[in-house]
Amino acid sequence: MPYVPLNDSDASLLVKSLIDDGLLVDESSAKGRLLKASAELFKSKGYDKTTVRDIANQVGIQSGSIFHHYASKQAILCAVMEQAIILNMARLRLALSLNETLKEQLHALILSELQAIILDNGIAMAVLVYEWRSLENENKQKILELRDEYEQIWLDILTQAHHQQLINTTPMVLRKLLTGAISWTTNWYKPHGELSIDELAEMTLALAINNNLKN
Amino acid sequence: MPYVPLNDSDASLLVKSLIDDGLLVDESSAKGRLLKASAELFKSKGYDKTTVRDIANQVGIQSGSIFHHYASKQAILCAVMEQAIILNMARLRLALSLNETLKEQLHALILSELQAIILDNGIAMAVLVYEWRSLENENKQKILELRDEYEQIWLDILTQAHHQQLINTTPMVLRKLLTGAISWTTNWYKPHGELSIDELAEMTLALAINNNLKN
Amino acid sequence: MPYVPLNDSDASLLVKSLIDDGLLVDESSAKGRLLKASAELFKSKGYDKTTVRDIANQVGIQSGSIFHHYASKQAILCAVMEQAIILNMARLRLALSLNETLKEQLHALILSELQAIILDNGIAMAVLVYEWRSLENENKQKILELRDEYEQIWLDILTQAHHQQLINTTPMVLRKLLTGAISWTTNWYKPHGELSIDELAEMTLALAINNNLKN
Amino acid sequence: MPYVPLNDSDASLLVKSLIDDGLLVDESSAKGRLLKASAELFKSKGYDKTTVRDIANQVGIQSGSIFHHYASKQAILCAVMEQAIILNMARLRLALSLNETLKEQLHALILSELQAIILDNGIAMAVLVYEWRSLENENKQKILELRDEYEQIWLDILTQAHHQQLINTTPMVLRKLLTGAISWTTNWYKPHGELSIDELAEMTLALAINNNLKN
DNA sequence: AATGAATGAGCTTTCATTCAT
DNA sequence: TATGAATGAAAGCTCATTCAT
Repeated sequence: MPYVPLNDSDASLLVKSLIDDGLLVDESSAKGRLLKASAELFKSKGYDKTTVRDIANQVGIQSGSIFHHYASKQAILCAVMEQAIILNMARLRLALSLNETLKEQLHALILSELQAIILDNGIAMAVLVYEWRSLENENKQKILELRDEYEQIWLDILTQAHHQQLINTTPMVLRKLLTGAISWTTNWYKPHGELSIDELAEMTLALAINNNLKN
Repeated sequence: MPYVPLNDSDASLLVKSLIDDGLLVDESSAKGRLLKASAELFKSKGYDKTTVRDIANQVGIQSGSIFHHYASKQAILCAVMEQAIILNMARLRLALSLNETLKEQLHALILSELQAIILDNGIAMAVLVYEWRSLENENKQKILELRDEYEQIWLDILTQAHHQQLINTTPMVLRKLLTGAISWTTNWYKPHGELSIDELAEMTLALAINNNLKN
Repeated sequence: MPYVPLNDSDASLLVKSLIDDGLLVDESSAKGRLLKASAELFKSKGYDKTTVRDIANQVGIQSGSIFHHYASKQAILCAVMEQAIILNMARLRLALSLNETLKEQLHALILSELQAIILDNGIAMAVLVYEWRSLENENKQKILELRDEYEQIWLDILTQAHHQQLINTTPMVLRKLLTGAISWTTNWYKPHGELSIDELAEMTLALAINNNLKN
Repeated sequence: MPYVPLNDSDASLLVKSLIDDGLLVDESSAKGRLLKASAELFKSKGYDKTTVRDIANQVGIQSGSIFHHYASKQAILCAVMEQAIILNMARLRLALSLNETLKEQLHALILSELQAIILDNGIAMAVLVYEWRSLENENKQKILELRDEYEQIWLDILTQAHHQQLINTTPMVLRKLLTGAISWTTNWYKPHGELSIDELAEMTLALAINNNLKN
């Protein structure tokens, strides 16, 4: 049974439904453009080195206007992270639903997360990973809860895979190692080079699973 | 042939010889204490959020005095990174020299890097990984050269391992995936918990190598 | 001859006639509610610390809408002060007209001003006293003229009282001392405590008049 | 027994001893000049309208340098008030000690407070009176304690005066009325006009005491 | 080397005011 | 009239860096 990928039209429909439910901000709205610009700057320069004026410039508004949409720079960071988790959690769940065997589901998780980190709309995911430290307490708590929910999806699949001896490593440890390996791609992987994201996903999957078995 | 670890007295001798060669700053010197304090603060709060006054407080001097040792805050970051690479490159080479088979040498690389990230004297290594973005151009170039030298050690071993079919993944890609997996441990691994660093190294090794073979 | 106080129905009729003459803004009109809310906020937080949004919130409109009623925040302050003087000048004159002897007239002035400072509809009076400094030039001039007119009422009575040796202090100086003593009550006097406003007025009167005489 | 005033050399010695005890900041020190400039600006423009840059300009330093001396603008206000109370409490006590009869002691209190409000080094006292609202909670508490101690000196004398029928008004109420009358002088009294501070003090005393009696 | 007062550019945030709808 | 997004000047404050001592 081959791996069934998430196609573009499914992904696009998913985004629309999340926007309709008020869970996701529309990228074409004022808030959406602000979040996108912020995510890009946070990723490229870092949260601390990104000034509110930088963001305003990028969006094409005055710095004071930013506070019409978000109460503080910190609130923008928080919103960027929240949006990233919400979108990617939904993508993860949809991708899982399209595949039946555990191996293909694991494949789906790895590919989805790689896409989330690497592709354009996934810049926010990189911010989530590398600006964790910049979150202040209350916001950290809020994002942590969403993140735990996200991680649980991974752990469920990995735990089943461990029971079926598809993987040999403790699920928790494997997840951590994969988190590092996958998120680090943001620092080296170039989307239009020799290696496709699909190939990268397969290589990563090959590391994770127990290749003594005939799967 | 079992893996031969680096023992404490070897490591200690190595540090002494590096200090004698003027490559490493003595931790007990003024500069050394300054670097250690800076590395700790850079790791826990981030480079941007660490103020020169924070560092001065930690060392027990006045903020103005710092600039008698280093020309700028950026120069401190650069020195921290440089020291981290120099020390760990030497540790890597020493660890490699104690082991003969490729599998054990790969084991040595993984364990060494994990120790560098996790153990006390390795705080600087985490800074190296996560504050890369904070380096300004000239300094980035300088550290990049050292880093390439460091990476070459890994690539040499991985390339040989690939030829021997000890690993299946492209050496370059495997190295990147391992870099991410190993450096991410700084965010979750607790040294005195249930999982020892040795066990973690073995788990990581198990992912890397081609376990179809009987090694 | 006992002191004749201003009763509520007289006061209420006075307000109505001032509104009819276009001198006073009706409290139930949009402008009136805006002025009342502003006066309360200016008194409790101070002019500078009161934002236009605070006022808008209190009135239940949007901040932009305020500028359809008044050209600027400063204009609101000015209007509050103007209304305060106009109302209290009228009250002063009415109270004076109800009493014949100088002593009772002085009593009337003191009680009226205390009421103006302490009672609910007199919040604006406190603003007049303590936000004088916040008035800009042109507005200050305008309010100053009204104020001089108000002060003249006091000075007339005090001058006559001085001629009759009812008071010993120079009228100008006594007026200043009384202004301070009376306006300061806004900072300590609690309307529903042990001391009634009437008693406070009598105590104040007792200080002012020459108690060597049998009045 | 005539009233014994505080002469300049006594006052000057008092200041010196307070500085030596670390209770008062020397006016010629950097902090002292900063406090003096701040007090003047706070009085003339109000706390809110005085910017940190205004203060810096007045002192002749850069705005950032202010925070080398005080942690915040609020801390400056607090220090100004604290210094005002400390100095004037000491002056009050010294002035009391120079006089024996209650009437002269009351005279001493009134004159001292008038001087504190009117004379050059007393600008801070006016700030204390009129910027109370600008103090934030913790600071307000701190200043309140000092202020209570100051007020107690007045209440002790007034209570004794009441027992001796030197005054007829409840001590608490009389004190409040006098506080208002005296502090308001800052808004009208010009030191070099026709009325001397001594005369003003005598007039104020005349209002306070029961002139039915032969004192 | 060390101090610590001073610098000054730059930060996030506030807020009276404007204006297209 | 009313809205509310946008403005833009100015606020309080931070902090790496300098420098006379």
